[in-house]
Amino acid sequence: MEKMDKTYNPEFEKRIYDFWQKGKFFEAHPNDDKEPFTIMMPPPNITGQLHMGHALNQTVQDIIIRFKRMAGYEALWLPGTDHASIATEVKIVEKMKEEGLTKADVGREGFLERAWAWKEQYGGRIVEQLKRLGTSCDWSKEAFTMDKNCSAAVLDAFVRYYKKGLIYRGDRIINWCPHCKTALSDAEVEYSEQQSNLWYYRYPFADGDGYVTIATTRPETMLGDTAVAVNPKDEKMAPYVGRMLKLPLTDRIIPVVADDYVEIGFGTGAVKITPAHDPNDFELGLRHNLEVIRVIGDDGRMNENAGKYCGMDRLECRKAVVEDLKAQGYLEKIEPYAHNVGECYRCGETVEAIVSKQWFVKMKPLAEPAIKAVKTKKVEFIPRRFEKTYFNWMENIKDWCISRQLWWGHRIPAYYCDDCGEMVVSKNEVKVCPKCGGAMRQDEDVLDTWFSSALWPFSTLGYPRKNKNLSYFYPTSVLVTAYDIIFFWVARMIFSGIEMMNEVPFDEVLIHGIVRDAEGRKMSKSLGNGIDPLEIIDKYGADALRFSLATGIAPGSDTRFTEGKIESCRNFVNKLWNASRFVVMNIEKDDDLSFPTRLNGADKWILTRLNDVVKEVTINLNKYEIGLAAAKLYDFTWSEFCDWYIEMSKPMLYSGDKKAHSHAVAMLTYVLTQILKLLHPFIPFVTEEIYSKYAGKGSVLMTSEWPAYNKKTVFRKEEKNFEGLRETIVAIRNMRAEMNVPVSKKFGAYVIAADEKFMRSVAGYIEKMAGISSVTFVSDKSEVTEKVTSVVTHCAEVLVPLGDLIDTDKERERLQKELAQVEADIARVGNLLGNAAFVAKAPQKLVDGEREKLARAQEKAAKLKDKLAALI
RNA sequence: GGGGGCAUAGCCCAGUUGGUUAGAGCGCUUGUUUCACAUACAAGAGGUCACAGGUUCGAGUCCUGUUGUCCCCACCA
Repeated sequence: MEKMDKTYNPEFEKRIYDFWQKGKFFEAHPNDDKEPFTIMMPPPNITGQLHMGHALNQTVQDIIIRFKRMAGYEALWLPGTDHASIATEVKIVEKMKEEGLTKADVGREGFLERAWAWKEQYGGRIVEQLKRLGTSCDWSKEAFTMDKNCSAAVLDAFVRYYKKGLIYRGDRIINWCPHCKTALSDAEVEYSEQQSNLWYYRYPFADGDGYVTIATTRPETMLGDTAVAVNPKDEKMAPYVGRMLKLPLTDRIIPVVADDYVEIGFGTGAVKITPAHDPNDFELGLRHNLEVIRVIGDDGRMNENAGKYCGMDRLECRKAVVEDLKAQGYLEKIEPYAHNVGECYRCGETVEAIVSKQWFVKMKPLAEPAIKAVKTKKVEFIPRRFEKTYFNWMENIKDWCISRQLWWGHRIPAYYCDDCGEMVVSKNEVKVCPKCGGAMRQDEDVLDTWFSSALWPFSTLGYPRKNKNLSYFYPTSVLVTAYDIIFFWVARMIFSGIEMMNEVPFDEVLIHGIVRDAEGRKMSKSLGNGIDPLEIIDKYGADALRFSLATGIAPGSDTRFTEGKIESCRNFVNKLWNASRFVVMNIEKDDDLSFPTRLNGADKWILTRLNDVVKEVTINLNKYEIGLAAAKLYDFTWSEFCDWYIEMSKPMLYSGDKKAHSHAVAMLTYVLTQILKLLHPFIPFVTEEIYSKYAGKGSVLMTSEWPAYNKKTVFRKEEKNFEGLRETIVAIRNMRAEMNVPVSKKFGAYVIAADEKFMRSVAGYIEKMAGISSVTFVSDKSEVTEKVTSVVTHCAEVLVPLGDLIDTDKERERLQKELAQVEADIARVGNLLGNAAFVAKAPQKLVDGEREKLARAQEKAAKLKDKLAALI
């Protein structure tokens, strides 16, 4: 056998990963003899650097896919990256800025060249980082949202939606980022509360008779006002409806219109209406046929419609407008006011609502079947509560603005003829106008990144080409993601899958939380509190990182990453390493490692426990209860296998009896192998490495079979007996500690056992593990004449002659304490059994169990009382 | 305004269909360098499960309300 180092050192991780890859163990192929299990990896952005969010997401997926693979599925985990249109473009623009270049300088083609070069250079970085985590994805199927397949799917989807009337182009109010200079979807706007003011000022009536006071948070937009609205039910305001106002600082005359949108009692009861720069005003404008006047340009500066303010930044203009209103006597008052301001999710710039000609996806017809799919459980959210979030969004969804004024992305397949105004939407390039023969030019804009991500579950499998991968692996099994992209991505995949494939894209959506720092704060660049997973891997190993991310997580809940946790997980891996090292170093050449035909009590106990763990962990993993599964394996490995079973194997190993040695080693390797298999999805590197130390050439853990529950190796009687043995040993150790007897000082003991045959068979364990020099069995305490102290357990009474070491007062105290505990127990159970309703209604098993407990407790109490009496 | 999460040991968290003695890890106390592991071993202390009601033979677990806290959505100018 190979030698193992004394301390676990994860330096073998790279070698193991290469071994897996060379063996093509990650690859999955359509196989009619197996059931497919498919996970599509949420594609990280090519601009991305691995962060803890990725690490958690990847760990969860890898645990599931490794488990399913071992459990006999044709398990495909398909990886890939996202072109991240806006995020990448922003980065490239920044980089060009360093060189003193702008997009205009290099032109569209030059820009795209740079973008692709950038993708080649950095796109692979995140992939290499994922590999360090041990991700077992099928890299031969790695996809990219702008590769040939995915782009074909995008064209196919766009044209199909267009032909069905689900995509249209029109002037609508959209969110505009003046920094990125592109339209954004509603989902791409984040809101944050900001302190501002509510400015009150007057609009005089055109006939010179009086005025209306309005209140606004955005004085500068008044330059684009085309009406003032009041609620017709507002008695104070209703009389003004239909009268005309003169808009200050301009020559414009605007009407007072009546609309329910205005809330009575808020502000002044009159609202300035700027259809070009406010979504609500835009809607109201449509209802009243108001003029739409844009005063803010694409760069966030006031445009020519703003008269003398033209060219000013919007905030600069705000100050100027307020100054001018004040100077001209229109300003009434200014009140401090907190309100939410929309910001671009990529650059943080305040987003402007502007009217603009864009492409939209009509959402209502797509949302309906997508809602139904979840209602009818075709798609299930885990945990269930996220369905509500989903329904709430889907039921209130507005049309999706999909065009972006960017260059990096899928260019919109629409072609325009400048001569006759004809527009053609087509998968193939259109150069000549079919109507007038004039030249056609393609739409300049690209599609929202999420448009292509929405097709990910099938575009990665070769759609629109019909092929075996697609028919075998689609629909996929489970989608694993954090809750923060349910709207961006999950919801859109669901309606896209239904529309394009006529089938939901996945059966289940497993939602996990986000990784927070030790203080519970979100990790972020601006806070600088992010922890780099790669540094953690360097320091503790990928397995320790994975295990620390996997333990204690519950679906949908956030988790904190702390140094203490990673250390304890590294210690666990080290524990496993050393337990294995112990097993491996005890394997001798001529040991027969085949499963023993005769099992001893300890074997039967550990096998029973192992079976239970196999059963429970399998159930947990099938339900994606990863945190629970990890905790059970941690406890079983450490507290049962290492602390007890290995200790109990030592007498056999060191007995000098060849047969006993063989037996012990065979059992140890068997149980260890089962443990390695069970732990493999969580800590794949170290388990594979350990396995290679003894399993023989060509053995591969990751492709081995998942342990099965085996009724034949379940022994409930021995399990119970051994629990009693453990209790007895712990009780003796406890007494030793309380009496301050060092472990090095051995002493003899008399045992009165309930089941003497069993206790005799395990006397060796008591001697070894409790520091007893020799055990003498007696049937009654009268047989012992020495001065003894004693411990009483459910299955035995242990009498220890400690001679002078016995401190009578201390001993009395100890016994009294124990008696008090037992009596409290008797009281509790007695009370319970005295309750006729409990006896009548509780399950018989439970009642019997309690009766048994009572009997045992009473017996123990009697013994303790005897002891106390004997002391005096 | 609407929706949701959380509240359990000093700290950070588990607790799977209610089953009666609530568990880990870290920290703490005591002892041990015992031939796999001091990244360890052994023993131990520590919790009225936020509060108030209710359902039940039985509630950390289910229901109602209250308080605190966090998040998501909407965006009354």
